[in-house]
Amino acid sequence: MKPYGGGRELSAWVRKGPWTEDEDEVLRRHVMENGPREWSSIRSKGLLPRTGKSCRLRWVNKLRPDIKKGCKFSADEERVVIDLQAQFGNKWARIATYLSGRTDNDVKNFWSTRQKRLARLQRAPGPRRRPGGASSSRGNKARTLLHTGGGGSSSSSRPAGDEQEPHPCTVAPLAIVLPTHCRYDGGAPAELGSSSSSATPAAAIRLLSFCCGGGNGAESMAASGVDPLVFVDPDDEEAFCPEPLAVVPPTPFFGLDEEYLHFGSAAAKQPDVRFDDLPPETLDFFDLPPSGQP
DNA sequence: AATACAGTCAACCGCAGGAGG
DNA sequence: GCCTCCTGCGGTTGACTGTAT
Repeated sequence: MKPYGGGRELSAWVRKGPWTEDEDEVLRRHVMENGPREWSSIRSKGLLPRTGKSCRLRWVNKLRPDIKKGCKFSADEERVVIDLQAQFGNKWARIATYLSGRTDNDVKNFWSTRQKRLARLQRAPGPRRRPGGASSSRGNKARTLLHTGGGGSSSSSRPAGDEQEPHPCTVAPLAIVLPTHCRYDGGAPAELGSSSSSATPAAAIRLLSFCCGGGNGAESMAASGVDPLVFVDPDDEEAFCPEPLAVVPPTPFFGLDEEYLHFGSAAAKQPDVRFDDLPPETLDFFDLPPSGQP
């Protein structure tokens, strides 16, 4: 291991960079014995050549047992973040308290990624997004959404093995209706099965799932094999959501306090979803203006 | 196949606030 | 009241990986 930060006297030496399994184990043991505190004593006792800050960060962001691992932000988690960010500003730690299993770092990373994406979309559609009209990548994107259990950020760096594991999240249905001018122009992802092949593109309904950390009732949905992302044929009376315009808040809603529950119910009373409220992923299904075309 | 781009994640840094002496 | 130490938070960066060209 190459020590960062140069070589001073031993007592001052602080290791930086990625944590090793051994270090994690030492840290876990410290927390088991002392609780999640006295971070600086870890170094002063010579347990680890890490700063207290580093130890705390490692515990909070990675080692805490209640953290969701390998689970993308679901569509609803995204919405919660977006709503709460509008309400609280960049108070990531506070926002994270509304999303069990998520850390402030998670929220922060999600938000910055989203901002980057939106900024790019505003700048220019870009040839990569629409390589000559209907992109064959749409199907891939949808499949990615399906696999990652929600409309959240598209997956990229997730190890392949994660998809095989039981989804750590719990799910409950959330209906979001895309505006009529949006378009789903691809064949249904293979996972969606043949039933969705006749879906009317302009009115494609996405039933997005969301992850409810620590929830209980929704867990059974996941266990019962409910698809986290389903395209529904509006002509199909059985599948079509009777009141599709409502963005239905789950109950309980990530253990939200009264304040947010009120906020959530207020949002539910507004049937029209603001464009900006939609997960950025949704933009993949929009027809982009022709101005960007050569 | 090579390359560029985009997304995700982990970790660092600086700053602010609170507690204790 | 001041100082120091510790903890927590927010911003930022870099490595890594997946995808599109």
